[in-house]
Amino acid sequence: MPKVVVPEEKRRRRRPTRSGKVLSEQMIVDTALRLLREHGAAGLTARRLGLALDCDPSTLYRYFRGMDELTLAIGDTLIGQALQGWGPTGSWRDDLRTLGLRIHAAYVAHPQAAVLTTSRVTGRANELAADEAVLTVLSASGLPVRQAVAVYHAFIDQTLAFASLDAASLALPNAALLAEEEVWRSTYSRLPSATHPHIAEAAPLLATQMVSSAFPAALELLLDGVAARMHPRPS
Amino acid sequence: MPKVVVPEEKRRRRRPTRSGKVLSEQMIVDTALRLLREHGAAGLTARRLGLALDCDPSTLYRYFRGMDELTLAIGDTLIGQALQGWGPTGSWRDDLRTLGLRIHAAYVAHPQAAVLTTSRVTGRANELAADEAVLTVLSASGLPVRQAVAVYHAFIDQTLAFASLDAASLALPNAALLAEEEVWRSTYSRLPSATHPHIAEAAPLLATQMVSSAFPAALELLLDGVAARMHPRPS
DNA sequence: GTTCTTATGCCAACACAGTTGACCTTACGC
DNA sequence: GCGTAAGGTCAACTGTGTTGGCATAAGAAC
Repeated sequence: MPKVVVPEEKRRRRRPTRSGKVLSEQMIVDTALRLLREHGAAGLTARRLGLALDCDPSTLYRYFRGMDELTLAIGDTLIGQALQGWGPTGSWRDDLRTLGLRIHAAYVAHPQAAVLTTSRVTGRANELAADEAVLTVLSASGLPVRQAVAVYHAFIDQTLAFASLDAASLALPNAALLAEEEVWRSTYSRLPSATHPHIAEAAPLLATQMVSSAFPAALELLLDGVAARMHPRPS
Repeated sequence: MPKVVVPEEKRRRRRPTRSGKVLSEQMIVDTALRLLREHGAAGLTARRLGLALDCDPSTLYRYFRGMDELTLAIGDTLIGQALQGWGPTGSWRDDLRTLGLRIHAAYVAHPQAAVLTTSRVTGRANELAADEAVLTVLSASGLPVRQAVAVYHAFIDQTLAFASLDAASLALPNAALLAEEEVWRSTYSRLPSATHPHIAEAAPLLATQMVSSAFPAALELLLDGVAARMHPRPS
C-alpha cells in the first residue's frame, strides 16, 4: 500500500500495466470523466475505473490518496476546460459575464462530474488561475479591494451554485429522472384548483419553464448590481 | 419483500418492533435527520438507521421503496419546517424575502440532509404548499401569470442553489473540512505575488469573507429586479 | 371470545463498494 | 549490468443497499 502518493511531476518510472497501457494522472481523470458520462454519478467506482483502464483497482491508490482526491482532480480539470483559450478583453462586464457562463457551461457539460465537485475547494492549479482571473478583472475595473472581494464572493458562489443545481437535475440517474418527469406530469399538472389554484393555473407554463436554467438572467442581475456600485446614480 | 409500500395514511396494523417501539414514517424521518446531523451525510445508512430504531434494516422497505424515497421524504420534512407558522403579510416583497430566507435557513440548519435533497423534486405535500405559496404571493401582487412563473423560477432556483452550496460546505465530513481549511491557510494565503498577485493581496479578506453566505445579498438583488419589472421607470 | 387473514417485522444471503497489506516484477539510477 | 524501490497485482476485509422467505401478532369477522 502506498503510504505516500508520488506527485505527477515527480514520477520517474512508468511501468506499463498488464495490458501494456502506461498510466498517468491525466489518463485516469479522462477515463473517470468518460465513466461519469456513460454510467452516471454512481457509476464511477474504483472497480469500474480499473476495468476501464485495464488495471487493478488498487493501482489507482498509487496516483490518488482515495476516491475523494480523484474527484478533486476531476473538478480542477473542469475549471481548466472552462478557462482554456480565455483572455481578458478590457471590459470588466464582458469579462465577468464570459467567465461566469464559461464556468457554468463547463460544469453543466459534465453534470455527473459537476455534482461531485462544485462545492469543493481544491487549491489546485486551475482553480487558483480562475480565482486570480476574476480578481484581476475586478481590480482592473478600479474597484477597491474590499468591494472586489465582496463581488468576487457573490459572483463565484452564484455561478457555482447554479452550476451545481443545474448539473444535479441533469445528472440524476435515469430512474430518478423519469420519476421526476412523472411528478411534473401526474402530480403538478393534475392538482385540483380547489387546493392549489395557482399551481393549477400555471401548470403548463411551469412544465416548459422549469427545464431551462435561470442562471443567465440571474447573472445579468448581479452584473447590474455591480455596475450600480461602480457608478452610483444620484438618488 | 414488500412489492407495494403501504402509504402512511392507509396504515392500519401497527405491529411493534422487537424492542417494543411502534414505527411510523415520521419517526423514521426524524431519526434519519438525527443520524445525518450526528454522523454526516455518509452516515445515513439503512443498517445504521435500523440500529438507531432498533429494528431490522429491511423493515424500512415496508415504509419506503428504497433509500432514495426516504431522502425525498426527508427533504419534504425540511420544507415543512420552513413553512411552519408562516403566513402572508400582504407585501409581496416582504413575503418573498421571508420565504426565501426561511427555506434557505431550514436547509442550512440540516446541512447533511440538504445536500441530499436540495435538487430533488418530490411532489409531496409540503413542497406543493411552498410552490403554491410563492405563486400566490406573486399573483396577488398583480404580476401576469407568465411573468409570475418566470420570477418564481428564478426565485426558487436561486434559493435552492444557495441553500445547496452553503449546506455543502457545512456538511463536509470532518476530514475534508479540515483539508479545506488547510488549503485556505497553506495554499491561498501563501501564494507568491509573482504568480498570483491579486489573490495574494486579497488573501486576508478572502479568509474572513468566504465563510459567510452571499445569499441575503443575492436575494435582495433579485427582489430589486422584480420590483423594476413591476414599476418600470421611464428610460 | 374465537378464528382467520394478512400486514408487518425479522433473518440470511446476495452483489457490489472502498480500501489495505503483502507480494512480485521490472524500469531506472548508478 | 546490478541493486533498489516504484509501481502493478492479488486476495481479503468491512460495510453498503437490497431481496426472498418465513414467522407472528394485530385487527377484522363472526
